[in-house]
Amino acid sequence: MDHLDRKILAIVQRDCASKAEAIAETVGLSASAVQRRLRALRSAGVIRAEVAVIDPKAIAGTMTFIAGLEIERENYGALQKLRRWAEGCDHVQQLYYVTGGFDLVAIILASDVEAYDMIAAALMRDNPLIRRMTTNVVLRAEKVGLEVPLAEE
Amino acid sequence: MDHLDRKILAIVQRDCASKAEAIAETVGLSASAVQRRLRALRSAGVIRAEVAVIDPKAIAGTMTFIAGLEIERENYGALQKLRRWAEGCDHVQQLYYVTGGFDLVAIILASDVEAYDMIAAALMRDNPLIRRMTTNVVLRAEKVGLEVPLAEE
DNA sequence: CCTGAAAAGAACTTTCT
DNA sequence: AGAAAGTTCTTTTCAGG
Repeated sequence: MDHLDRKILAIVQRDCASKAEAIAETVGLSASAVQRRLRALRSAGVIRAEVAVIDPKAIAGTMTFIAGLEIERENYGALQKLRRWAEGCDHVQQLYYVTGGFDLVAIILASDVEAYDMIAAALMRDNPLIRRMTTNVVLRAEKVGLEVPLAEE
Repeated sequence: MDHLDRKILAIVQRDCASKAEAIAETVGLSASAVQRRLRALRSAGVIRAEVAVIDPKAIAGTMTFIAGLEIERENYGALQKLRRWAEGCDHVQQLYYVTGGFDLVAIILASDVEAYDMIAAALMRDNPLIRRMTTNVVLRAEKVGLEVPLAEE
C-alpha cells in the first residue's frame, strides 16, 4: 500500500469500469502494473467489492428512512442477532453501532411509508431489545456514496 | 425495464465485475443481450456508476460519524449552498435532507475525532444556517451498502 | 424491436527481460 | 516494473423471430 495504490484506489472507487491503460496514464505506470496492483488490492481485501450503483428513482417506489435505535442495555448477544437480522433484510441498507444520542442508526429503504412501518414493526418484534425507534424520512438524498477520503501523497 | 433487467441489476449491484456470460447463464439470455441491456441501463442512468468499495479498515485512520443537523429555517438557498459544500468535501460521504427530529443527516468520515471536529467546525462556519449538530460516533459498521432491494418477478 | 451467433476489436493475463 | 505474446472478454455485425 503505497502512494500509487492510493491513487489507483481513488480512481476505481469512483469508477471501477476504468480501463487499466487510462489509470496507468494518470498514475504514471504501465497498464500491466496497474492490473497487478488491482489484483493484489482485491485479494488483500482492500477492495471489498465492485458494485453497480443503481439510481433509486429508477426503481418504482423507493423511499429512504433513517432510524435511530435505542436498546435496553448493551446486550451483545442480542446485538449480534440484530446484526444478522439486518444482514438478511435487503431493506436494511446500512446499520451502524454508535455512541451518542442513539445506540444504533439504520438506513432503510422501502417502497412507501406503509412498507416501512411493516419492516420497522418486524424489526421491533424480532428484536425485543430495541426500546425506542426514532425515524427520519428522507425527502431528498443530497449526496450518497461510500467513497473513502484518500489523502493524496 | 422488465424482469430481466431487474435480474441483471440484482447481480451487478452486488458484483459488477461479473462476466456477461455468467450473468447470461443465470438470467437465461445470451451474453450479447446482457451487454446490450447493461449498456442501455447505463446510458439511461439506471446504473449511476460502477464503483469499487474500499474497506475503511485498510485505510489508516477512518472513523465514521453520523451527524444530525438542525437548521435555522428551511432556507432553500442556503440549503443548496450546503449541498454544494458537501459535494466538494470528500469527508462527507452521505447527506440526507429529512423530516423528523432533524432537518439533515450526514455521514462523515474522518481519521480521528480531532479531524472530525475540524470538519464539523468548518461545516458550521461556512453554513451559518446550521443551528445545532448532534453527533453519533460509529463504533462499528454492522452493515454498509447501497443496494436497492429489487422485488423479484 | 430484440434476440442469438459469429467475426472483429479491445482488454486482461501471462511470461520474459 | 515494462513489453510482447497469448488468452479472454466485449463490441460489432448480421441473420432470424
